[in-house]
Amino acid sequence: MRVREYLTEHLQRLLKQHFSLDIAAKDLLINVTRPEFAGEYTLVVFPLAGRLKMAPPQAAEAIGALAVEHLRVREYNVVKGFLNLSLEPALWMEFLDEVRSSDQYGQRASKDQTVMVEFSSPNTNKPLHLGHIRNILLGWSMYEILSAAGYHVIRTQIINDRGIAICKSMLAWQKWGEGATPESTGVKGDHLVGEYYVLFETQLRQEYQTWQQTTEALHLYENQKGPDETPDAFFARYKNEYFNTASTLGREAREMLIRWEDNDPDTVALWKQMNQWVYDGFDETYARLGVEFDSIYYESDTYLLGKSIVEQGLHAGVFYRQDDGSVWVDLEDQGMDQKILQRKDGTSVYITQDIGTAVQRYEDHGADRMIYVVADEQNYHFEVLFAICKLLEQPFAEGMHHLSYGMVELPHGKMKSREGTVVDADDLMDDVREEARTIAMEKGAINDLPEEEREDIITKIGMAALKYHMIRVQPQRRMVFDPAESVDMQGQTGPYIQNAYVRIRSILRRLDEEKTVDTRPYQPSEHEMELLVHLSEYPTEIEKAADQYDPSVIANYAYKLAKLYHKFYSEHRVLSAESEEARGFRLHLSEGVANVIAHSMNLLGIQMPHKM
RNA sequence: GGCUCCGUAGCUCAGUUGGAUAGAGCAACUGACUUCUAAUCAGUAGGUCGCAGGUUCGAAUCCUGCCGGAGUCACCA
Repeated sequence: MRVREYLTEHLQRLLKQHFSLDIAAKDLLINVTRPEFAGEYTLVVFPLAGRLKMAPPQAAEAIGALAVEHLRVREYNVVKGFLNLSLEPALWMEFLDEVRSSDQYGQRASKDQTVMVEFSSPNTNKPLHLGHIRNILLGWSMYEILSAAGYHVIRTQIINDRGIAICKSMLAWQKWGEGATPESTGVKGDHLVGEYYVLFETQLRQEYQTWQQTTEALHLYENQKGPDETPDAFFARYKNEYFNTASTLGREAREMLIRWEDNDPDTVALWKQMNQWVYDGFDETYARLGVEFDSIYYESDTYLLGKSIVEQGLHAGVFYRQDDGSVWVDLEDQGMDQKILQRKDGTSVYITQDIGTAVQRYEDHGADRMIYVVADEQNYHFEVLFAICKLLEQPFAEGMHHLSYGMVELPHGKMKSREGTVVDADDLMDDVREEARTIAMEKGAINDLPEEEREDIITKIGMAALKYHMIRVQPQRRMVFDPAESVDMQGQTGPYIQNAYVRIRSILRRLDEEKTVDTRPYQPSEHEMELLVHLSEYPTEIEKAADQYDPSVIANYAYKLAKLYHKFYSEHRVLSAESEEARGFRLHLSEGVANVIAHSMNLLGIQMPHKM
């Protein structure tokens, strides 16, 4: 029983039969009735009044009378152009029975469509950080939400395992690592590799500073400085240039990259080993975050994929070759720029690899849609990518979507791994777990449990706090994260929602199995009704979250559900209700709420504890 | 400068395919645990929805212009 669908469908039929009015379902504006008015659902009649050739109140009256006569509507009232409908209690009982007896309420029928979601997509030269956490949580919950909405979803990532960055870590390890391994040092593999990346940058900075004192550097400054440019400003600007020209470390790193591209056995072996350390570390972090993938693409496998596409595009005349041999696409008539696709030496660039990877994925999985969870700094890149795929008339081009999200920043500004100002994913998870532990110990409710169970609960609470904090904000908003202020555990938070679930579990634990649950009709109070109506909205919210690619829809829905339950809990007794009917109804209502809380939070990757 | 995103209470955010008196949390203050878990609930206080016009029965929501912030406009990824 989907209450909203029942109303939509039957009101449509009513309008057609009695007024010969054809209204599409999406044009029938049905809202949840505001608490200050009687009724559960409200039909907004203003848009219909004109077509009915009646004033809005008269039209609402007419429809309301028909609804009471022909539909499962108990009564109605009209306020201006708003028609408030109260549905029959029996209909609500049917709904409640469904939602409390299944933990899959909200799951939509299969749409027979495959969607690929790409997320995480890390570099292999450093561990995952706060930014990845936002990315991963968004990607994961989109996977869950789209699955719930009836799609077949494939989770994937592209691992950026090649290029100059990983060579920096490799070179530093070779020069100064003295054979250190994760085993010998006890350092998690991705962290170990990250340490050498940072070490490289530190050494490079020193080398650069020493070089700035040389006469060669001073000459450069004198010759190339801008008007009024200080040496500091000039050398800050010149840094990349230095790395690519005068720097010894830069030259060594580039040489290593060349050896790698030439398949030099030693270099490849080192590369494989260090990457493996990183992957082992990532796997641990992914496991803690509760995520996994169905397919993984490695840039080292796909970076050459663009070649044949470039050929295709040249043949089709949508690309062109410049005199120096480089290949370009002109997107100026679409408001974009000219974009290089292949260097004059024949090597492919980032966007070409992305086209290649997309084609490969379509061949592998035949997905109708591909969703890229990538930060908003790459908005333009994806616009261009999608435009090119359309020009190439790729079958998947229309189904591509960039789930763009705002970067996570620290109070002082952006995180910079080179400068060591990143919030590490593992550290952050440790911190929130400790915070959860401190609070749990203070409250004392789980102190008597066996250690294993207690740790499990503490982890669930900490992760809920962290995940909810990250997901509750709409993706496109950028967010500031202050590591000094621990993640909240009170108010609109993950633990608050878990607490509502725990309260229900506690009631159900105390339920006397011998005693029957009364199912006779019961007229719910206003608050009980509000809770019931909100429960019934769950499938609609899933569809909304899926359509808008926005998990925060679910986060806000779950919060409101928990809030309504907490309020209900404080105003009503369940086990010792004033009547058997009330007791039965409230037990079922509580079960329904527990089911939907657990289901909706699971869509966000958040687990429910039974006690806290 | 072009394009994209953001601007709602002191802070963090909901609410936008145009609907009823713009809602939460945090922080502050006041109450409520012998009663199913107080990580809770109730209350007080806090708003020119960035600014100015326009569209209409109705605008935080749509349009135009402006102001402020972020990103991007690499033969980096």
